Amino acid sequence: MTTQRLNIDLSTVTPAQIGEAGLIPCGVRMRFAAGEEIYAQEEEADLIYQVVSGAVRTTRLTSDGRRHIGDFYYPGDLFGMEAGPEHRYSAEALGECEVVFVKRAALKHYGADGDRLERIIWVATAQQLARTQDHLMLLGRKSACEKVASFLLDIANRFGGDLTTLPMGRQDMADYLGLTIETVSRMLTQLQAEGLVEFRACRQFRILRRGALARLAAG
Amino acid sequence: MTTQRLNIDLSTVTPAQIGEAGLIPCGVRMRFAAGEEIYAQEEEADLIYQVVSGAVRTTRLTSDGRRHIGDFYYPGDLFGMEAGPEHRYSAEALGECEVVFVKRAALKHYGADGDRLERIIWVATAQQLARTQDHLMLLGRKSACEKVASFLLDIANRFGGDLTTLPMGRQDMADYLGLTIETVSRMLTQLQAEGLVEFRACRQFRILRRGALARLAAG
DNA sequence: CGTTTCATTGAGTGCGATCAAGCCGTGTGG
DNA sequence: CCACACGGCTTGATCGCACTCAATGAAACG
Repeated sequence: MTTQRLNIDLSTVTPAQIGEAGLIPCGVRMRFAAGEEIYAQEEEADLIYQVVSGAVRTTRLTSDGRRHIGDFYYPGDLFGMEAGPEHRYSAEALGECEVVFVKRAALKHYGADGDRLERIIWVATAQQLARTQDHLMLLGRKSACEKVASFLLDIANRFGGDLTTLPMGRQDMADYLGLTIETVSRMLTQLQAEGLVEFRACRQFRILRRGALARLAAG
Repeated sequence: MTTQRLNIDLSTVTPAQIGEAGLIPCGVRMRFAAGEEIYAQEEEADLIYQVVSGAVRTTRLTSDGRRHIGDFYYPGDLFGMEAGPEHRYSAEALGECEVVFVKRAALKHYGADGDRLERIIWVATAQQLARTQDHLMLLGRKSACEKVASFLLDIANRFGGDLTTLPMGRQDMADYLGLTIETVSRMLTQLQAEGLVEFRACRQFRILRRGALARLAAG
């Protein structure tokens, strides 16, 4: 894990949208190796992170070891926002990954630029809520097939382009969708057999019939 | 549905915590009858609501009619906060219910009191996110029995006291927990048979062995 | 090339859904 | 006051989807 502080005059930073610049010009950069922990559950939550490159997952474990993935974060996404003083999930790098972070408590000393960041963080919190609500519907009322279809569509939309590379393995997909790894695998095979998607390798796919896939995903 | 505007000098309002005063001294009051819609999905979302008395549920439907409940709101709770311009759920009164609302866009004209409300709304949004994340874990990784146990504990903690009255019926519980009404009923019967809870009527219960129930709910 | 890790496939099981009665409290009209 | 209907809840029987257990296949790595 390597750290690098950026010396940028905050007063010259232009207003930026989340995902375009966001925290990047203001924060501290760090690199993480595959699987490395960025922060732990129940750790103090005073830092806000943004993905620069790679991808991040947030996870939680039950007392008896069942794992659940809260969300995946890709370049531009903010994560680590909490209502209380502690992180409710742990965050881990999915593969080699670079993030930038700012100390939230320090933003008030940054004047107008601090206000801009505070605002960006609140908007990101509200967007996270919206995503989490969609996720609720997926877990509560969709079949295994619909879950997997939704997931593929979501990630393909997120990255755009024809061919999409999955940054996570089957176990992560399963823990995100509330399924087992075997069921995820079976549904992928089935969707491919039906000609809705095509897998070039187990982490590379292309959507062949977007309309049909979206109809399935809608539930 | 009756509306009543309160004439209170905003400059005299003392700082208040969410749930103690919150929006109540500043907003417009409304009453709703059982089942009445407070706002609709995809309706413009410029109002923030707080429950004064009674209870509220937020619901969503899939294209083929499956229903999903996002959350229940009780006196003191804020609801209706959205990331985008539209409501993502509809909100309905659970039984006779009174709410108060403020127009979010107007808060900036209220000076210090508007700032206080803005802050309260953001905190409520972050708290809603935390609740929704707990709900995710429940839907994704818990058995029917654990779901129902979690639900009873959550609502009993929310209201305190020995005897708890459920403001919602079995169908609402089922749609919140991602189960069917029959499964909810069976699990309630089972929990009662095991001596963990006792139902006096179908909407009134008491927790008999809180530790055991909590252990079940934890998963 | 052997080892390890991850993904797929198959067989069998079980949990929760579905379908179908029955039960019970509540309200209504005779 | 009882007869009846209605809606919400419970219970029973059966079904099917997703889980479990197990084996095989396919990459990645030393």
